[in-house]
Amino acid sequence: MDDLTMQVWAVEALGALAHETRLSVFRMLVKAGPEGMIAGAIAEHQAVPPSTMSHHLAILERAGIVQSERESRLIHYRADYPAMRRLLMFLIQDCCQGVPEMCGDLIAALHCSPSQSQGA
Amino acid sequence: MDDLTMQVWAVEALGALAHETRLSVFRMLVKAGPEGMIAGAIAEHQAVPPSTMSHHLAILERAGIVQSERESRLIHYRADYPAMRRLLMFLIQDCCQGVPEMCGDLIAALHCSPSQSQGA
DNA sequence: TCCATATTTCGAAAATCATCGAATCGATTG
DNA sequence: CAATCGATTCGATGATTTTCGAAATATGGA
Repeated sequence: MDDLTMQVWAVEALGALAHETRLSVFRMLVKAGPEGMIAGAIAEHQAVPPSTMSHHLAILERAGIVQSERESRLIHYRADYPAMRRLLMFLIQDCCQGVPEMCGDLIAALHCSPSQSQGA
Repeated sequence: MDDLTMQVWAVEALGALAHETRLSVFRMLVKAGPEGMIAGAIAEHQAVPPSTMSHHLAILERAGIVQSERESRLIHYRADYPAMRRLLMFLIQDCCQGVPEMCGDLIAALHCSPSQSQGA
């Protein structure tokens, strides 16, 4: 994946997180762990109408930082940890290109685990 | 700074970066180092009209991730490294709250340098 | 003072985003 | 099959963002 493609994705991912409700939802999903949460529960916790929340969840999913899976009538949403790490990697590498003495050890740290695929 | 205030700021910072031109500008400023770049040069490099770029730079500055300083007729813009680290900190701590085994060592890594103030 | 330069602010048009009720879809149950 | 439940899609409205030329501001020099 070349730099430009990566940046285009980063813009979309950042945009998905750049919203009060959506950032709250993402944080909640991270805390919820691999189990994730059911759409209705997410909407209720955030006190947002289901249709509005569905819209926000779609944005997060399109940006590739959350995933959904249907289980009978319920739909589970969960944070995509590897994607989040890719985003952090992009931002940090970016940062360190110019100022390696500032956060140089972060790059190694982000390679901490080999779970590039969904580590559920 | 409590969590809610931090999140409100994070939303603004993420929103500032969630734009093709602005993310490019920020990356360019990071690479440019503490010297930063002059407004006109930024606009020219990105092939964007000065007034449009001025608007984007204002958004980045309001979000607190770039700083400006006037030097006679020129205005220097530079990336605010500590602010960027704070944003990364927020995102990573967020992430690790739920999944410490994924990127637990990142928190220590981000504390790598004590330059909480402007390290120009 | 008058002019040139660097940049910002203003203002208006176009585009995108956010919200949420109503209608629809998918799955389960009687 | 009809009813119900959980969730999404549609559609319309209002709000915000993006864009950029024209005008304004600030600085330095002749």
